[in-house]
Amino acid sequence: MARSSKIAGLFLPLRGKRARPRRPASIDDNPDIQAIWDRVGSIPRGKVSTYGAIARAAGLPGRARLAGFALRSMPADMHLPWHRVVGAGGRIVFPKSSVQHREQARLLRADGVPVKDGRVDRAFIADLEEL
DNA sequence: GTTGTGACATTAT
DNA sequence: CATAATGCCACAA
Repeated sequence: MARSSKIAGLFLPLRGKRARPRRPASIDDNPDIQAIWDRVGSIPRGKVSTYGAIARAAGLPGRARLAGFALRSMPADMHLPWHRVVGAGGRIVFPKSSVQHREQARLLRADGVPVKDGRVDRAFIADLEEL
């Protein structure tokens, strides 16, 4: 019937817009960012996690960079343990000369996590997947 | 619209 | 060990 082509149009009422959910106006309303912040807060003292693992645990596989963005844009008064997030393999991502690097290392050691040569031993990386 | 950048990860060489 | 190539995507310019 000639009807079918007309019906096909009914399945695309928004004409292809909104293939992906629209990004919220503010990061405070962004559920992805919220999920990441939430995961960061769940890292126990004495352990660390990685950007990729955090993203995965937040239901955002393959979006490690978003974890980085979430931390960078995290309000200071949120008091989340940002220092417990390291790069893949337990490596501190900040340049060794940077203040942030030193600060992260300091905070980690205060947590009882040894940092040698800008790195945390694998044994201290929390298994968020199984948590 | 496009382009460049980045608190990254993974895989390949 | 290092470097490159991709994938990823929010954001600023």
